[in-house]
Amino acid sequence: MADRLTPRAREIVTAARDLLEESGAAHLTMRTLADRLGIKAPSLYKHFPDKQAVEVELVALLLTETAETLEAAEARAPGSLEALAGAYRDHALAHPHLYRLATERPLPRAALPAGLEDRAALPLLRTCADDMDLARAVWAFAHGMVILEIHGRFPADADLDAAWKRGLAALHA
Amino acid sequence: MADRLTPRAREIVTAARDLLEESGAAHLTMRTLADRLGIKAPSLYKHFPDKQAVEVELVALLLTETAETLEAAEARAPGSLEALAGAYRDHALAHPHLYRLATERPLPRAALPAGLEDRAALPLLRTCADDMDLARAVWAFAHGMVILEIHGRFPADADLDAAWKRGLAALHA
DNA sequence: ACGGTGTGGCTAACAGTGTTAGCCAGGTTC
DNA sequence: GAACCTGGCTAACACTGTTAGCCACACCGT
Repeated sequence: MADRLTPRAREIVTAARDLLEESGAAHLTMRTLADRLGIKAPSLYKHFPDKQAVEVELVALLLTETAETLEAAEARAPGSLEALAGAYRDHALAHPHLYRLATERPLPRAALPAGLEDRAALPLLRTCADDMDLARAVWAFAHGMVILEIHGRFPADADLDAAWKRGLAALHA
Repeated sequence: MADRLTPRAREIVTAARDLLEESGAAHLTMRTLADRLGIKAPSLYKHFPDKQAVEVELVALLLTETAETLEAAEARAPGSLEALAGAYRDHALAHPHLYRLATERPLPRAALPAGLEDRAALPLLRTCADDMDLARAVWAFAHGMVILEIHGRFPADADLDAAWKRGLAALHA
């Protein structure tokens, strides 16, 4: 992650992330991004081949932070699925636009740092005692809860804490 | 649903659905849609105020079909969460582009036929014996499994049937 | 000191997007 | 027959990602 990008490229990714989190994916355009950096849109292509390449770096950012978040939660409360799930939920809801961008498309695996995807999955896998099927079910549940909440699909008065508890308790047993 | 739309508007929605399922959301543009109908893009605005209004009808379409699918599954095997989940999964995976379009944005509730959202939720709620928290957990799990599979987030060799079984068994108990 | 080269900006332009304004032919209705 | 609605059309606008080509500056080797 250190020398994946030139310093200037990293500045661009940072600006892209700020823009995304402030205004959503629809407002993240090459021109607004360039504006924020005080340059013109075509200049961005001196640092990235296309817009997708910038987005890939944002995906890598979310994946990295998710890994760090889960590792920290696991260190704090080893073996606790609830702690893991809570950390995942909190981080996702704190960065909904970034979470959507990283999640609502096929993973650009070829362009991602090697091992990053696995690293993000490891804490959950460990907490599930290497039961792959269980880990996938928990992952699907957590992602489903988060993304449905982000999109406001649950009724406004729904008790989502209760739904999380219910699901985790069932999957935990 | 009958007189929600003029006959011509319904033709347009049908063409939009075909286009979407064949080529994905990126290729569903006002111009390609008009092309398929043998007219020019601006003429579409005689029938819909904007592109979003067409998309709302596609969302309504998926919601209606989901309701029908779940109702049929429930009639075939009353009380079976597995049957319900299987029907949901099959329908979603048979129409991935439509499922994504209907799912990866806030629900346009105000523009949807009254009661449609509730109708689609009822079979699951009944099968969960009106346990709202459980129903929401199951919904999140099912949506998570489907959308992660659509986006190819699981490893290619993952045994998703097993993950579905594992999750449903846990939530069923 | 000087010429070459690479870095990172720029302007102008293109194709494609949703969308609006304004025109016009044809059928319906008083 | 006159008015009017329906549903097409062309031309155009603002915005998108992206390319081509130009140019200023810093660095580097002789």
